[in-house]
Amino acid sequence: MSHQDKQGEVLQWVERVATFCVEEWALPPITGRILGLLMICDPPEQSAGQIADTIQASRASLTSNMRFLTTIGLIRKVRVPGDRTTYYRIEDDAWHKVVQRKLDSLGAFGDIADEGMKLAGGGPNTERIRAAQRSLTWLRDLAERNPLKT
Amino acid sequence: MSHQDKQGEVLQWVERVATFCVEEWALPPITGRILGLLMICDPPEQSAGQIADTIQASRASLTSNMRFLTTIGLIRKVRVPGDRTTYYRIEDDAWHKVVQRKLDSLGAFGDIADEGMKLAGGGPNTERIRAAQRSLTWLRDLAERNPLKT
DNA sequence: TAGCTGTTTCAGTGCAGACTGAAATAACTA
DNA sequence: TAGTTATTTCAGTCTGCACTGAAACAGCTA
Repeated sequence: MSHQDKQGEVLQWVERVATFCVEEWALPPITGRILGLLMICDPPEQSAGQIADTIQASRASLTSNMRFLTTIGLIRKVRVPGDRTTYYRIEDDAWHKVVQRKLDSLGAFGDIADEGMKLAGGGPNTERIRAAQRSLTWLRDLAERNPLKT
Repeated sequence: MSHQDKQGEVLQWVERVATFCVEEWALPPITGRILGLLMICDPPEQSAGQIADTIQASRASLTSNMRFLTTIGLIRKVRVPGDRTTYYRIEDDAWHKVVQRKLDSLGAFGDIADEGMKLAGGGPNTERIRAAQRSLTWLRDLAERNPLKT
């Protein structure tokens, strides 16, 4: 297989990851492509310019996306002495962080549910809210009791 | 407390639920408001018109949103003989379905990861993909082994 | 049948926000 | 210091899509 073909397949895979990110995590397409590429690229460290060229996005877009991804802790900057280029690599626990963050937000619904039950008077009429709370906190509690071994 | 105040507090609560839906599940605002209202309203069955008036949305918007929510199985139509109005109520397991669906999609990432590891050659360079797969399937497997008792 | 009331369709509006190009800026070399 | 290359900023564009109003439609009553 030629290098071109290989690159094409990788890009196709990156696109699948991006689609997953867009549909399941509501991330912008380019953000998803960056994450996908950083998961499979060799070497794992890539500059904004390299990424921009590979996924066909503008450097300006890369700048804002890299800042965003760095801020939420999914990627990390890697600087090399004697090189003005900033490289980025995906954090080893990036996806774990994503999942964990989602779980935390599920738990946050518990407070809303409590308020709702107070408002509704606590009778059988609050069963709908109770059911929601059970479903949403079930996972969070389960995850808390069974942390992922690293 | 007056009826007006009560209604205001309920609407405020509905808005909190809606915000949660928008931020965590990427649903449109009105869709979130509908779900919030259907969780706390009395009686649990409401017509599209009633909902539209309560949350200040157009009936046209209600039509499309109700169809969407019915299609994905979060609400159900309730028809009463001798009444041309269609009523809707939230399914008891609505939120459980939402959570379950999200878990299934996490598992779907497993296939993408497998392909990625093949593409990357299976060496130590696939560790990033492996880590992602572990994090994403961890929850799904956990949930499968510990179903929510109803 | 006509009349009333609730629902659906559809063409169009408005807006948020992702994305870009070009200019400004910063970082390194010689 | 000037020269070169990478990055960042910013104003603006563009696109998708939630949402609406008005008209068409459907269901019930008398």
